[in-house]
Amino acid sequence: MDLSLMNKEQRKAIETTEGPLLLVAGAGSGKTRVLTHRIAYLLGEKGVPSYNILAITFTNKAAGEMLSRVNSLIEEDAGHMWISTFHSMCVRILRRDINHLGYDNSFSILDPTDQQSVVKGILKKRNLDVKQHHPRKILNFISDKKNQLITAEEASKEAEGYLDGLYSEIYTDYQEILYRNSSLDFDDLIMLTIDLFDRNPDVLKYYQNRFQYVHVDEYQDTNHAQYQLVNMLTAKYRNICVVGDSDQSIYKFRGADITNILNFEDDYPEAVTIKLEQNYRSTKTILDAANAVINNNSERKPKELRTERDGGAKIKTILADSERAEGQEVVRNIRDLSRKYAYSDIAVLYRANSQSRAIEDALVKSSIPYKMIGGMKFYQRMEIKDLMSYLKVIQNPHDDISFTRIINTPKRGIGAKTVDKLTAYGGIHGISIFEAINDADFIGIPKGAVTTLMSLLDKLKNLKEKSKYMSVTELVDETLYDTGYLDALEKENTLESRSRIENLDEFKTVTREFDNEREINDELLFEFLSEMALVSDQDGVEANAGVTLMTMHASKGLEFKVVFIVGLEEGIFPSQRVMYDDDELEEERRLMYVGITRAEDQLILSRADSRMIYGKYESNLQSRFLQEIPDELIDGEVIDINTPFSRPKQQAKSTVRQKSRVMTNNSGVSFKVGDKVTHKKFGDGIISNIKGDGDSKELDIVFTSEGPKRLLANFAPIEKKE
DNA sequence: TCGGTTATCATTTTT
DNA sequence: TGATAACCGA
Repeated sequence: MDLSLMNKEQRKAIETTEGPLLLVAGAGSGKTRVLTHRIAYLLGEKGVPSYNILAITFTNKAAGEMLSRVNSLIEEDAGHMWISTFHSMCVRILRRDINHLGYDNSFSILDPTDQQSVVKGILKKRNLDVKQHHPRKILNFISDKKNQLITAEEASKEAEGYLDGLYSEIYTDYQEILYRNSSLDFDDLIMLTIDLFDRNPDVLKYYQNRFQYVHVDEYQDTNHAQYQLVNMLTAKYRNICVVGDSDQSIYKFRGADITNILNFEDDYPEAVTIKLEQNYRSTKTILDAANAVINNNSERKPKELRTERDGGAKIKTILADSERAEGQEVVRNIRDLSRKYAYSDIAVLYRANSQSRAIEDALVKSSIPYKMIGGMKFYQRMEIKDLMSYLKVIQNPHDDISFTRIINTPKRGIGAKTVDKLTAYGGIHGISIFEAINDADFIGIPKGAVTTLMSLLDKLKNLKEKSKYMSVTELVDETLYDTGYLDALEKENTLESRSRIENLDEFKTVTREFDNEREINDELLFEFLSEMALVSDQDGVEANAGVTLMTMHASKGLEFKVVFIVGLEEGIFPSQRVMYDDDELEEERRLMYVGITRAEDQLILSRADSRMIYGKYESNLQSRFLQEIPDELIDGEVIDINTPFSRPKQQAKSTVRQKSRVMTNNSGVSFKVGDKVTHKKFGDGIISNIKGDGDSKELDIVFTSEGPKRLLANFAPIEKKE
């Protein structure tokens, strides 16, 4: 194999095939290239059989890309190699052997919406207020526990305090419901695989012997459960190669544990560590900015990216009046750039999906093609979820979660009362709703409803038969037709219903693609559903024309010639919630680092003086991350603000400034962001933000001794200093 | 049971 | 502001 184009470190990484290897791979350092070549080297030069190789990536897209790149490097067939995400790997393992744990092998996989409805159901049953106990919070709790490999039983035992105890009980209920529905959530996939290995050493041994060479990409984003799983798999041969960059760890909120990568050398004392610091992506200007920003993090191993692309265009900044103006300004710049670059070379990145609207609006008005990743996701649209629920019920009739979704969709006169009765009856007798319908006559369900239900049951049974010899696409057509779903939409004949029909058609391009790849067999539907449950939005990033809009999280692993980062304001990015927590702020800064390092040629940073949030205007100071970039890297006038909370210098655009200078009734004083104030109780502080107006006007004040507080401007006992 | 209206509440980030 | 849950009247 020709490794002459590799640098010294890369070559060493490829050739170090035995024993544990830690690859510290900075952004743009060609780690995918190294990984693919390493696998090809194992196959070609070392003669390792392809079935002995496992590579785990973060997204399906990354997996697909890696597979095709490996294939282009080697002659022989790499067909038996596993290159997949943690989750699809676990589905594959569990599908074979989960019956050892008492689950049905044809389990379904819950998506987040399904999880929510399960939790909501539990809350309702326990007469708990959804507003007091947010399902999302509870699901976070459950997910945290599962990532720590703590079972419901253990959680209940260890629980301290009321909330902990309650949530643990809900966790128990939740797990029971999932078990009864033979459903697993994302975290179960990992946790139960470990459980399977624990209880069945033979199964573990099989996979240990099979995967003698294990690779894990984005190792900094693994959580404890994933860490455990990898360690189990590699315990015998210890040929484990992990790749990661602690500076790009941005998923702590989801349980990612950065110490997994930081402690790798302790876990494997014989490990070889190789640092890839040569960047092949960005200009020096961009890298200097990235390095300058990330250097403000105290909790990091020193590392400095180098590039041979000297100089490059300076970083441009945009200061707009409002988020609307920001969108227009971004689009104006995109138009200018489009003389030199294709639209697909350009990306606009933001902190939160809600920021996309202003950009989208401006793009639509200029008829510039664009594609948005995330946001209102295709697979979360009602019609797609409905169809998926039908398919899930056809595949697994005991899936009550999906069945309750479609039992009255389209409307067929089955109301909440009927569903309640069926659920209650099913609960008592330990049977699913599907089975409970057979006894519908005896449980006080109106005759009309019984007839409808029986006919629905018939249709579903028929479809299940059909699923055994039909392609998924054909089955989708049959389902939409037989159940009257399509008919109902056609009758509605509104703009919306027509767009729903279009989306369903669009869905069929997905099924067609799936069908083309395989032969018809009676497991087809199951395979399809398993695969679908694990696709992410990132997987939808295609190389077709158009500007790409997405969050910085979604941008990890991608690169663009030109990158815009918008909304660089305190309270937006860094987000309000993390601004005063050092750890979280560092994670936020890493996110900025990820954003900056996506850019190859040109970086454009933008912010708005004031923007609409919850229907109110708010103005924020410029982001501290902007200030962390050295002035000499920035093109044009630099807005000089020395500390995050000092007062911005007057700009030429004074009309805008006025918006943030809100008058208050408080002794006739006007407060503005950056003002120093004294509070009777809290002492000295600085105003960091102003929200609302009139009586509900609020001041965010950071007090020297008390930290951040939010106070009502008209009523708080504060005085302006100086 | 259903459709329309009003009230209320919230924004990170996602395999 | 915009989504959605609760509510109400037919």
